[in-house]
Amino acid sequence: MPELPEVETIVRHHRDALVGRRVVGFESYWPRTVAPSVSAVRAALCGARITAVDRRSKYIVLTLPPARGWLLIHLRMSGRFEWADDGAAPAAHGGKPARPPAARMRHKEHVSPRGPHTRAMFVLDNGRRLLFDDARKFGRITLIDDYQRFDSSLGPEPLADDFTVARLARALTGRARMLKPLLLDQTIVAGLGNIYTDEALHRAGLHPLRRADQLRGAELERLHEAIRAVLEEGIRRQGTTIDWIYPSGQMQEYLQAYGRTGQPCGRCGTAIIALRVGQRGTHICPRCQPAPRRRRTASR
DNA sequence: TGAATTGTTATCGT
DNA sequence: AACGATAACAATTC
Repeated sequence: MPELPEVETIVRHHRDALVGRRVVGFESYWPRTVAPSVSAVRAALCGARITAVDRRSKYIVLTLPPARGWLLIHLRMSGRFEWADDGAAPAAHGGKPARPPAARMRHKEHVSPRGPHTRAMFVLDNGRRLLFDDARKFGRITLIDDYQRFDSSLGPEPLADDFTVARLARALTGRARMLKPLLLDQTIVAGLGNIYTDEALHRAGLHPLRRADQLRGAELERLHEAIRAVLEEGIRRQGTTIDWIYPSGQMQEYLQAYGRTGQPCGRCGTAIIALRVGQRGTHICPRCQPAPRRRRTASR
């Protein structure tokens, strides 16, 4: 499940191979992946040079020449990029040392460039073909013509300089929501998903059921620091590998809370417990993250 | 068979 | 009316 660190890793990994290249073809093998339509995306892409590859929240953003727009790629659950012509090694991300090319590239296997889960293909002017694979078909490739509108629909980038304690405090004031769903809300802070939200709350020593507007100053500072720290570590470790989907990250070895039910908390040794918060699986240390004093009770 | 996963959207309640 | 909570939904795997 790519969150900010995974998407950032992918963007960094693919940027140099894409920026400056001209797109000469675009195909989709599952048109619902593509919006507003395959033909519209193809028309915008073909002949256009990719001028930038960036990340905003969990979106990969391809910047096209003026009037061509921007292509947003959201990986959702299982989306991934893969080069069709890179030899068969699917894990193209930085983690593992590359195999000696000769072993794999003897002669290009004479197989279809796409696999069973390939939903789209970008053809570049140097002949390389970038595949968008997505087993669960949740991913989206969306062409937009108004970047401002997209950008303003999202909260601040947590690793940007303008994400300050004051800005976080402002976003939380007057919010009676529980911390966890609030942090998952991309309009509050952009880029956190289930894993890094649990990690940030654990690091900050805050219970996911705490009301957002009832944090003390010191707690706000801890939350701010924790969000940035866990995301930075995630990027440093090139993301989290949970299953076959995202194969190169190392962060799963360093998670403190997410998925560690029953294992000892790294800070105090208490067993991590699982609970459900807002329909999401949630993992906490019951000692480091004390439950709120008074349970919020729905008035009736 | 049900649970889990993300983010958007719709809907209902306060 | 604004906000919050909830469910449905897209599809697949275990």
